[in-house]
Amino acid sequence: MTQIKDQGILRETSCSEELFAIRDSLEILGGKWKLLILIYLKNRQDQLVHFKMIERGIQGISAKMLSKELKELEINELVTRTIQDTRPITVTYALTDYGKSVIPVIEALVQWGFDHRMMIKKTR
Amino acid sequence: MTQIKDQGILRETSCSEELFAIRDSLEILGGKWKLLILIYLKNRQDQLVHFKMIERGIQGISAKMLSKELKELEINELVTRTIQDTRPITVTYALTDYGKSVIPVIEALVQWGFDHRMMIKKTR
DNA sequence: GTAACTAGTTACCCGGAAGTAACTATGACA
DNA sequence: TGTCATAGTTACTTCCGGGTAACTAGTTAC
Repeated sequence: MTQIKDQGILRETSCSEELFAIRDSLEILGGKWKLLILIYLKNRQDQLVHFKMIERGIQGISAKMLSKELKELEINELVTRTIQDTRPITVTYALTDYGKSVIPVIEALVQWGFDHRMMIKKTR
Repeated sequence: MTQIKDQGILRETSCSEELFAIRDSLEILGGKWKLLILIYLKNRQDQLVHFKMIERGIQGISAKMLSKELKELEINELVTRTIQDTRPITVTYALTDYGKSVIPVIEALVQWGFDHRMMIKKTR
């Protein structure tokens, strides 16, 4: 089984615990766009990120999907939505501290996806 | 951006590289069952794992889906399928070395899913 | 001969995820 | 007054991931 940190203490998970944990992760991070949005926000933590910026930055996403996914990320407290008192009014999105906890997951997936591409290049 | 290992050397990814990498990962590891199957195999690397064992071990999965997902995992060289010369003939599945490279991804997702559950427990 | 085991395959169906396009509301600018 | 921008919403539609159930095929045990 996998070693996890449980309140700072290393312990082994049980098999069903792992299956539940993965199911939880997939429920919240799954789907076509959520991880892409989180990456986008992660890479611009120094900027004010507007709705339209994300829409333009993630190729293929529609306003409808972006709106829906951002709402769900906000509900799960991974992202904050802030209305800026500008003219015209703008809205900015940012990772919460909790949202930043997803970064190791993203990094693992990015590394694996990158390795996979290298592997395919070599063997074909 | 994320630091990745590129042929053993640390370097920074570009933003679009990250998006491509994640898309690759999700294409191969995405869906409802693939990661669960990989976990199942990871936790039984010392045993001969038969089709029916997985079917029984992962609650909710149907023979059709299991068959389909295993085929795709085999095509992507994450899993091997071995026909055993027994009576009746049995088939065993195992992680390839390449399949084992997914373990860090699984561990990251398990840890996050576990943390998420703890977080919800605390705040509600 | 028939029931039960292995390891699947096939046909059919459904719901929800996602796409498209049009629309709203507010304000700025010219 | 009309056009463009931001930040979405709504209605309609399509697609396919996944579920169910029945079926194949080889072997063994009763």
